[in-house]
Amino acid sequence: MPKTLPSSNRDTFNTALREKGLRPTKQRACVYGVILDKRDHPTADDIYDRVKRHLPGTSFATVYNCLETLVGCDLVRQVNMDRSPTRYCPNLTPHAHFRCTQSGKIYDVEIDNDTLSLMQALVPEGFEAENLDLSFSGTAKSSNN
Amino acid sequence: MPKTLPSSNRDTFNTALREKGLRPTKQRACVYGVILDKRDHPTADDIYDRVKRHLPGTSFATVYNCLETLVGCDLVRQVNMDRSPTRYCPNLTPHAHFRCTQSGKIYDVEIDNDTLSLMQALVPEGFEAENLDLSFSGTAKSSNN
DNA sequence: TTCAGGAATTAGAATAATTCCAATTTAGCT
DNA sequence: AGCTAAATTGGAATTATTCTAATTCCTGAA
Repeated sequence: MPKTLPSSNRDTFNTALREKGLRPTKQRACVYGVILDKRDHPTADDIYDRVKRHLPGTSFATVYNCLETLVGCDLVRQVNMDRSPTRYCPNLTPHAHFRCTQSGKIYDVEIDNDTLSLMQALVPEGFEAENLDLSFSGTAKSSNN
Repeated sequence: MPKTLPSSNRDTFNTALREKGLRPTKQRACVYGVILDKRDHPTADDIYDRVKRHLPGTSFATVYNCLETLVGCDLVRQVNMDRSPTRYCPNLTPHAHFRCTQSGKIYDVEIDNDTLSLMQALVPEGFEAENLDLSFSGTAKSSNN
């Protein structure tokens, strides 16, 4: 049984894809769906497992293809921390990431506008930043889990 | 002919290793040397090529081992941007990185103390950050090359 | 409604960076 | 000099990801 996207997300999804002339396929919807469902910064591997429960025939290549498409349509963000596998995140607001080195969990950290502006101001004359990534690693008290 | 480290760096190097009970071998000195020599954020691959010119017998595994050791002794920093190969940097002051998506070059970007404090203050109660990474990507005007 | 053509998906092979492993060499102590 | 642990070596293994060629699926024109 293919996964159904909540209608508000479905609209966003359909619109974002159609704007780029891409097809809103069931695989793409499903990948997007599982990322929205459990916002735990899953890896492509995690996503593959979850998608298979809804669409058993899905291949790894398709998961990667879909993820690339969704990132290209600004529906999800890639999160890279050190050399660990890429993770995916449906939170599109400006935010940083904190990774607990003990549990491996990743937490979103809000960035206020003042700090964001100051960070952007670090970029020297003659450089045009399209992207900013801020990440922390350390330990999270167990009460945060 | 093994590479000779400038004496000021050689002291830092010897001290840092000895403090951890590690041996200041010629391979480690050479890896450190080539990173100090050309501060262009080389990859392990680049470093391997450069080290081979001084110590032809050196293996890839050794380069990786040495790099891990040097990072562990706080002599060099790892720079990870997106999924591209890890790069190494002898600049130990707090700084961010800017990657030009056109040339692939990486530039150091100074972080002033005020901005640094504000970024550190983003980390919520109950989280202890040991590490902070800030990176930008975008385009650099050719005059910066 | 059918069919053509491009888009998307598939399975599996290929790649690239990095790590592991077992054997050998080396450095620092006695 | 000789012992022992540490470091290095070459090559195999691993892991995440990308590529490829074949198949299937949509969509829109007839």
